[in-house]
Amino acid sequence: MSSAPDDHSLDMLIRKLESIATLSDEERQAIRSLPAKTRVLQPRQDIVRDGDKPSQCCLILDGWAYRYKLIGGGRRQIFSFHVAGDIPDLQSLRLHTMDHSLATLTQATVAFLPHESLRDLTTRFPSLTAILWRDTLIDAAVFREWMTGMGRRDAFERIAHLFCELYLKLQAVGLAQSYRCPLPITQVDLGDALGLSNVHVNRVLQEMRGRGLITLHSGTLVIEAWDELMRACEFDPTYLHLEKRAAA
Amino acid sequence: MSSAPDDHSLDMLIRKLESIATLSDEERQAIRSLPAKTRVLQPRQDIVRDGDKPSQCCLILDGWAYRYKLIGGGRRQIFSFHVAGDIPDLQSLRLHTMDHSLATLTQATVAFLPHESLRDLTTRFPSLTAILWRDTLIDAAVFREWMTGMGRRDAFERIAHLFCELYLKLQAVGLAQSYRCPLPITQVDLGDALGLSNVHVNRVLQEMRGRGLITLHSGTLVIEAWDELMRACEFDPTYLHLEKRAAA
DNA sequence: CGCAGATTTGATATTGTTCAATCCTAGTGG
DNA sequence: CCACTAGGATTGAACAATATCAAATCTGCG
Repeated sequence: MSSAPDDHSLDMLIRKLESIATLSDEERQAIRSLPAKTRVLQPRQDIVRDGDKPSQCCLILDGWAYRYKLIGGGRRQIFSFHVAGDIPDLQSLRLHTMDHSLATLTQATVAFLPHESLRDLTTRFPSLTAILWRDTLIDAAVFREWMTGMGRRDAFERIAHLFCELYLKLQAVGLAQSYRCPLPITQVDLGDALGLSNVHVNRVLQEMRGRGLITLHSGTLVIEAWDELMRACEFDPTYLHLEKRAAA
Repeated sequence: MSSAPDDHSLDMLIRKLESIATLSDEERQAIRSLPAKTRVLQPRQDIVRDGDKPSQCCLILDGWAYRYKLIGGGRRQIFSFHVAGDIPDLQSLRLHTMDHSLATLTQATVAFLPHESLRDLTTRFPSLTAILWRDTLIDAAVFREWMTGMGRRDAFERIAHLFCELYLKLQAVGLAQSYRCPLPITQVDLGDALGLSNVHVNRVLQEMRGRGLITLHSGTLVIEAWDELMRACEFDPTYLHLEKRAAA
């Protein structure tokens, strides 16, 4: 359950941070020395809940997680999807009350990082503070892009845009290549993420398949026509602020 | 154009930060000593544009600003509205390329804070880094709430929710009281912020007036029935993370 | 084989959009 | 003091995108 000093679970975090910034050896070492309690969680299990006041952050080591909020009438809004290397609740380091929930999507391995250790890390390495801050700012940039989708893009564009985004995010940390990536997200989830009904998501996916843009089954997405898909939703990856810009 | 050492334009920033955190005398003093070039801008004037790489941040001293992004087909998404004390483009300190634009809504007085000075400030005062980080995290929390609105709330709830939010934000920095606040936002702007057409915004506003919930004219919003308005949109101010929680 | 969860389909209902006027109001110049 | 103007607000009618509901159908798995 506790990480041995020589396992490399924190390398996922390093890889992620290196996709959005540059790390020095010293910084890498400092991250590796973070204490982390590792745990395997079942699918669809809450990690932190709306209203909680957590004293640790959750680093995803394997599998997928998502953030969401429930409102009246059984409605749900999903804010983000997360994969290995992400710390989806990093904001809890500075916002003490959760205003939404975090849960696993698939079975997942996660590491818990005590706030205390993270605060200590930021005290000793202001340059790491800057990088973690940057990470949360990119998080916000992605929110803005989703807002643009829900406010001003139609269903087709929204879904296409999300696919482009997820592919690049996965590719940036080595979890995707050749326009193929895991996508263990149900159509209901997609709807709740994009402000659509599952029925409509289904119909749009069929259209995307019919136009030869994507293949999607058994949890694998293949983007068959990247350029056309990108053009169809006016995708511009600037907002991901990736250090090593991925293929366009 | 340059601020004299004894004018108090930076007090707006102090007041804002004190609405979300606690400042020490030393920190207040450090903020006051920031160099700031003050300028008066006309309404509807861009301050920073999508794609820019700014070397300064913009502090609003008076008037309103908003952040937005233009996409194809003349569509526009507004992400936020800002008032005195806000630094709407604080994220540019860590994200070097703007992925959206910032503009004045009304005539506005703004102060430009060089990135260099802000970085220097954060180096000397890690506790201020924490507070500025927190501010950007609250920004993101508001985005999440707007996402929830656009994804899962109907037009009435969205508008009501925005009114509750703006009132509390203004009240927190002393710009509103007695359920009355300035609201120099056109119906077109409201639509572009909430993912609605101006026509529909207009109709919903009429309904809100008809139900005796609000009064809105000549740029002034009066919330006539706070409790009912809040209930109608399930407003919960937690996400604003205000230090001194406002009246509920 | 037989669920349980996920996807797909069809029919119908709604919410909100679009387009095109018209009205209103504060500010302007005479 | 008033006609004039421009931006904003309001209205009506037709339309479109998407939701809802309910019933199959499919798929991986024990």
